[in-house]
Amino acid sequence: MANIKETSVIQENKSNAFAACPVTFVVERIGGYWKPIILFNLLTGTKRYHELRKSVPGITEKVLIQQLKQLEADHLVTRISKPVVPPYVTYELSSQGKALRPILLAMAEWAVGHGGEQSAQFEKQLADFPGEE
Amino acid sequence: MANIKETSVIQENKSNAFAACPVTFVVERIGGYWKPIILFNLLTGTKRYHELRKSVPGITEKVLIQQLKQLEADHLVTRISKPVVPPYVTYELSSQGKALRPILLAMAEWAVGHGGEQSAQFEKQLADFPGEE
DNA sequence: ACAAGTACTTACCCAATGGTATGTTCAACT
DNA sequence: AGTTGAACATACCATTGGGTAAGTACTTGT
Repeated sequence: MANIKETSVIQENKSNAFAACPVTFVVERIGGYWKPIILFNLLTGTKRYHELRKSVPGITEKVLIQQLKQLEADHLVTRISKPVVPPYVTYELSSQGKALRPILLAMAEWAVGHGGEQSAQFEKQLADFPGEE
Repeated sequence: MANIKETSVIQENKSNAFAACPVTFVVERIGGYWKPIILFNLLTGTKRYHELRKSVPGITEKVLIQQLKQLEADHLVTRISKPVVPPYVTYELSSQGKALRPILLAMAEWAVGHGGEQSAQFEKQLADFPGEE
């Protein structure tokens, strides 16, 4: 988990919700704006840092690294670093991470059905939805 | 959507990501800590305000109302108010909201498989997963 | 010497979400 | 008159998420 003040009321309230609900268990791990799209992009397979940065429009380096660290801490993503210079680092979904695919797929399916004017675009992406069937 | 400063850089960065990804389209609507658990609780059917408040441990009134307003604005939740006193208000999933069930179910399934010591508890809740099959 | 490539880190500040306390409305009840 | 019930609203503050700018490390190339 991220570095959060553990004694804050906000965290306590969230802990109460957390204990009760499988949905919240997942949201604690993949929630927020950027994690789902990062995970989605990693469904296509291993990516180097700069590949990932390019495939997630609008994300800053700081936030990308931050999110990747959190995903790694939760064992959803595996970071592999070669001992070379320039640095050579790749990120890939762990087995736990890959198991998230049905969630992301369900999301994409919902987007196709309810995306309004973007549905056609989403439908194309659904046809080529990355990762194993 | 919530009342957000529309010209901020944060929003602009998120807009860039938004245009590209069905997953992000969904996260824009059900993202954050509290929305998924609220939606999950509404899967069981129509609920009055105080019922909802009780079924989401740790949420403050302010946040609950705020989140419900956002969910209503995105047409995922329907709020029905009777013209009586004391006030009598119910919330239920719209058809769009009900269509989110597979996402929440996929989450619960993932939690069962990866919830560690809580998996047994989650499995019980999965067996009784609310809403239509 | 300087620039480039790669993958980060840190400091400071702003944006967004969430918490606490107080208040509103109106009818019914004590 | 004061209290209760139900569903909120508002003001102000706290916490968390995100952005910008500058920097780090080390090798290689110009």
